[in-house]
Amino acid sequence: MTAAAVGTEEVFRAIADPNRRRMLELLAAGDFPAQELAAHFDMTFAAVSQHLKVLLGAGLVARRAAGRTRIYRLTPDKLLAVEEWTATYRKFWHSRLQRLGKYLDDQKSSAAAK
Amino acid sequence: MTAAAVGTEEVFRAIADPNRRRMLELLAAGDFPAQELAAHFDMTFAAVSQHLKVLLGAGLVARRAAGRTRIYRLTPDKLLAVEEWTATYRKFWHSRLQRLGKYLDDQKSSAAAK
DNA sequence: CAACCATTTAAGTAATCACTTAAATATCTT
DNA sequence: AAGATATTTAAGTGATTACTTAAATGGTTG
Repeated sequence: MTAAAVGTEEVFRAIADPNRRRMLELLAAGDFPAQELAAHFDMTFAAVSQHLKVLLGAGLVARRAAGRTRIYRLTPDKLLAVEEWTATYRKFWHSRLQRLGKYLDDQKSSAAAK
Repeated sequence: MTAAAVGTEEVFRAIADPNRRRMLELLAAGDFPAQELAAHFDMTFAAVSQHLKVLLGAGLVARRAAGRTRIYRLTPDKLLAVEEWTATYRKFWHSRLQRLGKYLDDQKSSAAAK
């Protein structure tokens, strides 16, 4: 088990929700205060805060205080665990994707060995 | 939106459960009758059958009849959507992983363009 | 055909989830 | 200090989830 696999459970759970995935997507464009983030969703501020708490718990975002606002930042390193998980199945993907998949596997393992 | 992105919602949901991920892992080693698969889990046969139904609904496994037994087979193409989703975040991964990530991005996009 | 075997489906339950409103905490402004 | 602002936390609710046992379906074998 790699270091990245620790806490993987929470990561898979966190990304299972489409609203939370959208939050990560928004944060990929830059850091945001909770409020500004919340403006993109059709739910109460409290609900957004709760979703952010889940993402925080999974380690996918970080929070810093700036006065009374909290600024969220994407910290997606743990998504590497998901990518590694899917990589296990690459060898089963079809046709030209299969060739690409195998190639990427080889690249990754040689890079990891470095 | 790519073709693989259709039904992605169910895929993310399906893989959120650790027992279902384990089932996929077992099926990666080869096709299995439901019964044999169930032997690996500490739950009733019915519960395993229900999990398999979720995986079937997500398109991650296929089923074929062989007499009265049902043989399950891994059909993980839809996991490509998950891999593609994580790829969006690769550019944020750190240090030497970041360099690798960027490299893989480039490889993938040139291969996809082919 | 009758009993059996592999599996799915139905029905029910306890736990978890996504959400709401309301209260609590902390900072900023006047 | 008082009131406004930004956020989190608490408490409650309805929906969904993961499971159970029991009944239903359908192929197999004596």
